[in-house]
Amino acid sequence: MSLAATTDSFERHAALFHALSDVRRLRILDLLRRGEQCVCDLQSALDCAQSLLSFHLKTLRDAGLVTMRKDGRWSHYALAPHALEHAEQAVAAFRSPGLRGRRLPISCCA
Amino acid sequence: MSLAATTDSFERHAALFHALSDVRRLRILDLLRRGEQCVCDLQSALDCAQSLLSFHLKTLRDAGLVTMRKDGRWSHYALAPHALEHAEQAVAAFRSPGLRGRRLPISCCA
DNA sequence: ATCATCCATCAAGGAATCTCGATATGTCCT
DNA sequence: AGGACATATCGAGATTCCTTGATGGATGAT
Repeated sequence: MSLAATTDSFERHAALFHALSDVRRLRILDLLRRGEQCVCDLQSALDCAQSLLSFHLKTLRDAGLVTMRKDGRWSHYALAPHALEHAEQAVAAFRSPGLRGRRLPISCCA
Repeated sequence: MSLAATTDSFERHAALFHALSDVRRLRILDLLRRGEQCVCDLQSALDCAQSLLSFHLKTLRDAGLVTMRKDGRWSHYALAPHALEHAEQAVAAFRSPGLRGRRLPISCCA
């Protein structure tokens, strides 16, 4: 069985990559690299409708990429501690195995 | 400027992650880990309509994740040599910088 | 030349996703 | 209590994406 083989893991990985597949969400993650930020900061940096930002933050939360901390009326978002390391491993799971083992064409119709 | 900061790079990264955000495409990449394969092999492994497979292969090609080699009436697909390494770097670009530098809350509204 | 095979592409329908405006919830201030 | 503010959620329209079935081009076999 390959590293990434179960149907479940394909679905989990696809969902993770989907969360990363939107420009606005990537901008949010990039802003969070500097540290925890509240929604109002993100909103002024992104210049977009408040409900839209909230939608994308929920998407990132559901994917496990960010965490939220409520403080009074403010919500603070931050990168989830190891989420991006996991995402890197998810990518790595699809790299071809090392040069050991057969790597040459195994086609039926060469 | 952050590692991942230009609008262009956000768009390129989002497009790359989008190509990885579909279960069928991940299964194709997983099959290709064993080496180059022709479309008929992929089709029997995936058990899906031929035009659908072709659509997903085109998506992977457009994202630079796979390469195609034509041989007579057959097309052979393989993982693009460094595509997944690039994808890993694309993920890494969004990790928070090291513990050096300010990482604590910098919110306006703490 | 004719026919079968492999594959890419097209058009159309359906499903998922994004975006916006409006509303709801909870918090702070007076 | 009442009002202002921060944020989440909902409904509807717009957009993008996936899926299917049909068509067409290229290749090889007879």
